[in-house]
Amino acid sequence: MGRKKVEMKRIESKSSRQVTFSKRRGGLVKKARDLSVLCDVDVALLVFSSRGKLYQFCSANNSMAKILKQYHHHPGAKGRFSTGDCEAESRFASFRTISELLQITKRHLEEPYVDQLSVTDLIQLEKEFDAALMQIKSRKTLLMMESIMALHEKERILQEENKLLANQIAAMETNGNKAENKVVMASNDHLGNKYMNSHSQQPMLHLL
Amino acid sequence: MGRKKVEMKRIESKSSRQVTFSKRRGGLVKKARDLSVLCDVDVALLVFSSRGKLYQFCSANNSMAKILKQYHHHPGAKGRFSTGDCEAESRFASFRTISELLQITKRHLEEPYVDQLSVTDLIQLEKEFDAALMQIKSRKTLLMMESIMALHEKERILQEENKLLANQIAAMETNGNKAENKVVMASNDHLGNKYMNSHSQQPMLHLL
DNA sequence: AACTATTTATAAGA
DNA sequence: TTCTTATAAATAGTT
Repeated sequence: MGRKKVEMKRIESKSSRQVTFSKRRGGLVKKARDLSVLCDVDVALLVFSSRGKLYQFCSANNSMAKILKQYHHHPGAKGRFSTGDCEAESRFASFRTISELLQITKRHLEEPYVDQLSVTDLIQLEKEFDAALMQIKSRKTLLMMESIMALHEKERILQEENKLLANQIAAMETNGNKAENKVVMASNDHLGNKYMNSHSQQPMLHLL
Repeated sequence: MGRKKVEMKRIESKSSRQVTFSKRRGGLVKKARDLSVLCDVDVALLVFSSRGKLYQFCSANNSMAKILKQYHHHPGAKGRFSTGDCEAESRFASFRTISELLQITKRHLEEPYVDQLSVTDLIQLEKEFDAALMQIKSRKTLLMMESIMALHEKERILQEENKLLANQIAAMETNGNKAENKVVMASNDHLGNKYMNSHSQQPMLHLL
């Protein structure tokens, strides 16, 4: 919708890209608003410019927080957590159990007589599903905790390495200055300390 | 942009409203995609139909979770484009809600007549607790995901620093060799290389 | 930022 | 629902 048809790929010229960003961003927000008004639905729109500036829109009756909450609670909204590839994870004992759980679930859902089950049957079924859900949640949390701890450890190791390298540099500088090979590691700590300070906070302690 | 100009208000006829919803939703998603491609920016779009069905779009390179995390971490997540009041940042909103949940829970547990509640009362109570539990779990997962992503970023930064330091050492060695001081620490590259190799895998990709 | 020539989106009709 | 088409809207390039 302009003088020329545009190719659908990143605009190379920075200035044109910015002009187009501004124009189309406005258009997009307008269309989002139109949709929410005309059709009386909730719409949330987030746009981050390449420099990290945030532009957002959300429909009048529902705040952004509410819409995002609705998203987080929507079944299937977190579909990309474990889509398909359960391979390469033999190091966890519970894997086999979860596999079994999937079997059980499938069997239950295929049950053609589900409508004719008695209350007693359903009580038993509920118990089984509760137990399965318990295991799934517990395993999810376990995996996430393991990731977090592994990452903390990795962070620690990297920081140590950083410090080591910094010390080495300092030592080499000293050598260069003194023209003798006296290795002096005194007071190079400022480097290491700097890194310790800027990266060693534990932002999710409240989780652990 | 049709046969007639449309008034910007809720379409009264249910069927036209649905047809328009379908058409405009598609158009909006297309425009969101166009913007993200042409201008190389992150875009997230959520639309909830009046019956609660979710339609979403997010730009190719960044998952919905990442964009929402970016939103949560944005300093002033208030929108100039919001027609409603997106006043409270959703983090705070969540806290407040969880705080409220704790109040509700406490109130319920202190209930001295809990034994005398009717089945109807208990059904309602169960629903409320289920909803509360849902919010808590959802928030727990969100926070853990955010932690993991933050740690990944931190790791990346540390690795960059490491590489930089290693390069610096290499440069200093070269200088040292060319000048007079034969540096004792020849072939320290194994340090940098070893660490790059041993720490750059992404062991929890299956979580993201 | 304003201005058009065009393209694109879509409202109504089939 | 899907397609067709007349028309409104958006916007690319220009000033």
